[in-house]
Amino acid sequence: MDASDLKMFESVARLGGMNRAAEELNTVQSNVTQRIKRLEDELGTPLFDRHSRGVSLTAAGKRLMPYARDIRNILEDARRAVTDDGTPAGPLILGSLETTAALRLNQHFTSFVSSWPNVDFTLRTGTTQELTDMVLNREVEGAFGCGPVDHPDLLTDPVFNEQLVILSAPGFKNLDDVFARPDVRMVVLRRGCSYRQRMEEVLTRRGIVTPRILEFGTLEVIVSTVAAGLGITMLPKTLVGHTWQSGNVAVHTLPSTEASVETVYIHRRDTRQSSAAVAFLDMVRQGMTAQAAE
Amino acid sequence: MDASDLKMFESVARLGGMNRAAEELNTVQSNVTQRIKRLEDELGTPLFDRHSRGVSLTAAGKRLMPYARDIRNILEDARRAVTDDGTPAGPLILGSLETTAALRLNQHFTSFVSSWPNVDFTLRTGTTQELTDMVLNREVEGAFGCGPVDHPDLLTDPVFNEQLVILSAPGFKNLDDVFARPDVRMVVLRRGCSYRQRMEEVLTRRGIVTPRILEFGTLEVIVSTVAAGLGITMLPKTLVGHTWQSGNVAVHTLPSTEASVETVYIHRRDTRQSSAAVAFLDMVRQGMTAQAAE
DNA sequence: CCATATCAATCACTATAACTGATATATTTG
DNA sequence: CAAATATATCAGTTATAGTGATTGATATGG
Repeated sequence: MDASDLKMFESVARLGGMNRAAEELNTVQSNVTQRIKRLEDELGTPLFDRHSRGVSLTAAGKRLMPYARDIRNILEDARRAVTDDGTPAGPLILGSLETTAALRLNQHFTSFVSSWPNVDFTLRTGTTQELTDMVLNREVEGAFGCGPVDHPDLLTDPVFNEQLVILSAPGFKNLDDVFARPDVRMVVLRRGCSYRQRMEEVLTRRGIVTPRILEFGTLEVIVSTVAAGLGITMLPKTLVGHTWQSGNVAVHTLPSTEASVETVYIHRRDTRQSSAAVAFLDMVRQGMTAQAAE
Repeated sequence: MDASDLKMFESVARLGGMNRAAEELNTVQSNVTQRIKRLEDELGTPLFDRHSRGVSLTAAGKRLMPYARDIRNILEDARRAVTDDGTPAGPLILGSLETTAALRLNQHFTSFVSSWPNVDFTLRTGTTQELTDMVLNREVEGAFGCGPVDHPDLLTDPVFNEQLVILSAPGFKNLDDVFARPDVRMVVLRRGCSYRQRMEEVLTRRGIVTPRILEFGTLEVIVSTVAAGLGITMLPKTLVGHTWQSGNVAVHTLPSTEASVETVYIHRRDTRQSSAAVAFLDMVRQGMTAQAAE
């Protein structure tokens, strides 16, 4: 039983036929048939039921399937680990919440890419659930999502721990005043923004359901919209303090239970992170502490 | 890069030389040299530094090493999983604390072996630390140890949760009377008994240090020794209640914080348990609930 | 300092295994 | 019943792995 045997086995199982597998593997059907047969002989048990429209896995074949996938993945990881000499290089595919990318990561993209010109950086975005699935399916090496994430195959490392505050037009003295307005609108960065859900929870808890939503592409526009009294928004405290003077908008703190949101780096437990990923994480973390120290 | 390549690689790395590896692998040196070279070419980086006394791993080789081991282990597991059709058969190698084996498991050995004549059962004993290492090194498939065990590669399933009690000669009315005797001796099943350590803690907490120890091979002897007033012992409550009448010895309960000890089944997170192991665990657990129901 | 031992690299050769292409056989589909 | 689509088998070819002898380099011990 060898890795190439398992590769062939996996192909046959996935495609449900030896002809199709042969085509995928750029070989001929007789070769596939023979090697599967040899594998079955070696293991002492049939792996496929043959029928006129192809083959299907036997119970033994089903048991072998996850191992075939594991072997393939590990060989891939091994090749990557050997090639990776500590200098970030090659493809780096990460995932992120769109909000996190826009608010936290974007400032690092250019410097990262220029620091490590041999890295091909790709960022995919989605909800935390989608990101989690991407990590599990190895579509991305890791992802920045909203914690906590609980899955036996995943590990999460905290990256940002943000205190959220509500912004409103300057006229409002406290949260009660803000929520007193019957036609309060939510101003959010993106429809799928993770803060939006959190904000809805906050509003719901105060008896305000499904408020109308305004969506803008940049923070500046959001803040100026809020300043103009067209709605309220919820943003990390640290972003607010530095970027805009508090004169334009009123900042309302929330109870700590509602205010805290943790951004975590999600990655597979069984996969070593590439140098490129480590370097990017370091850069992001360093940016955070630098910002916090200001 | 194939499993056989990695097998050869691992052999060379472990033995520190291609000649030695060739001998181990029942082939010739030139073959090993050529295949290592081919592997290095394929990966685009040297894996070994050659010197006059053999070879040593380069940084890239060191990175490959754990993957080579993983591949070997997974192939082994895969073969076992495919062969294992759900009926317990083949080798079953478990570990256990000696005390647990003697007090809890022994009653199941004969019935298990007669129920599943195709299983070759092996039991190895040691301390929880030793058992944990055995599981990590794959010397045993799983082990019954003293919880909690915390290791990222291991999982633990609770099996027994026992309340420990102290046994003394019938004359003593309570624990204070027992500990009032200056020459109190500990009677234990084995020197390495896990309960011994617990008992020492209990005694230490009451100002009694390094008591003298009496060691006997069977419970019956221990209890009769205690009954004769030669010392005290600490045993699971459930064992005491049924096996001996309370007339012979005095049973002293401990505060719940000290009294509880949990036996867990320790196994690798990344390895599927064999049908034989599952069957044995089931039998042990069933025995427990049956006993608890009495 | 030299004989010897140990080690990896190279190379021509052999043995083995993997692969190919043609053919056989079985089953479904129109 | 013919056509399409499967897998199985087999003889022949190709590619790969393994062998044995040789070379050159480096230590070790007298």
